[in-house]
Amino acid sequence: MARKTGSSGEKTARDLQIAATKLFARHGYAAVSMRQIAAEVGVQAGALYLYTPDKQTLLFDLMRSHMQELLDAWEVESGNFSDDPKALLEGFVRFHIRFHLKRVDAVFIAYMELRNLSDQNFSTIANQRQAYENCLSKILKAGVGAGVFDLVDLKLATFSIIAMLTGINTWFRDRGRLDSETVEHIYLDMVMGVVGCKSRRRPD
Amino acid sequence: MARKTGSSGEKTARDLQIAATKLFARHGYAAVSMRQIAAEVGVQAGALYLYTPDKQTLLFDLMRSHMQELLDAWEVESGNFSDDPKALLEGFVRFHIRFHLKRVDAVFIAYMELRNLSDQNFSTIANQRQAYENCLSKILKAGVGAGVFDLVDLKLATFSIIAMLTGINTWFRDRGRLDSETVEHIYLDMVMGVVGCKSRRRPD
DNA sequence: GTCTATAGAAGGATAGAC
DNA sequence: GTCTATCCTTCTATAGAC
Repeated sequence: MARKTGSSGEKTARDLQIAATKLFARHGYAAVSMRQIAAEVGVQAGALYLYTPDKQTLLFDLMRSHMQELLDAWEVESGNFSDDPKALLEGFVRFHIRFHLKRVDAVFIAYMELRNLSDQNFSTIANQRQAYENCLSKILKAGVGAGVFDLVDLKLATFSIIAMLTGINTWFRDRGRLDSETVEHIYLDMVMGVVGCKSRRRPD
Repeated sequence: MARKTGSSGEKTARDLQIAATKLFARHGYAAVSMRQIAAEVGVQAGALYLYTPDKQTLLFDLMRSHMQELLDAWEVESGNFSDDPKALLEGFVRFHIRFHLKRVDAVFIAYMELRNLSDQNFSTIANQRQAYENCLSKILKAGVGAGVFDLVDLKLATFSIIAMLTGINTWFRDRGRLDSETVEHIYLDMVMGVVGCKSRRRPD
């Protein structure tokens, strides 16, 4: 039987992740103090150092685990689709929107706090980010090869699509004008336009 | 005749703008100290307060003047085009890319430091930003009205296009694989795809 | 596992000499 | 217009009691 002599360490560790994610996203890494985080967790500042060696590592761990979850989730999700590039791209777009809208704070941090990482930590995150971009590039490349996509530049199309999809996070609000499903549909249409695969006009 | 008793105030004022822009972009507003800025300018920290009442106002002035220059520049530039929505959109895309690539640091700040503005300052910048988005929305609306653009949602298309164009700033490097003119061409192609006006495929 | 207390450094901003 | 000096606050991180 597990030892539980009054300790609440695991819960505190979880609470720390949650509090730090929320506060870093809201105010920025540099603007948030360990005391603020501690107050949000409900402990004193000193107690945080049982769970992280320092503030920098706290940020890094948040970003790395977020990116890893993203990569793992797509790894699983992509298994649901056939090899058809169009189906894969649709799957990717819907997956990206849904995943990112579910983790607004972590996504925000992953995009905004890169410059606050130490050099070594930065390159780890940059590699994960590139791995994710490669997932999309692979799909686009296959589509161009199969003649169903029409693209001038593979790399720039990758950047464009990820930028426009991730941009959703800056304006989307639950209970807003559009629900998530509608947003997916509209963006899918625009992405298909980017890759030269828009079949709406002159449908014959 | 102007009084110039050994004063270098105007130059220092300019240097302060430049130094703050560079350092805020590089490390983030919250992470940069007034002492660092002063060192970059080449004066002592106290001297900065001759040019700004406080750090917050320094940030706000940078952002506001950047956004105002953007709006003014498009006001001028847009006069160069006829009423043809396609020509206007091409003009906007090329203008946006060129303007933003010329001011990487100021653009970065305008996108990253919104959360470090006081409430009142934030709403000023938010209004300027919306004014800029409206410039694009107007073009898209005219194009839809004229039947040359095919869009599911005007607002989301506006967000998408601005997000993908501004994303260029995160990867573009002078002397990189592509020059600015080529980038403009490639993005123009993708934007035309987004608005359902891509005439490359099945060109008949 | 958490607290209190604190060391030691750095921050924004001001006062007064020059 | 700028400098030096400094006030006062806040920060990260650690030490030791419980």
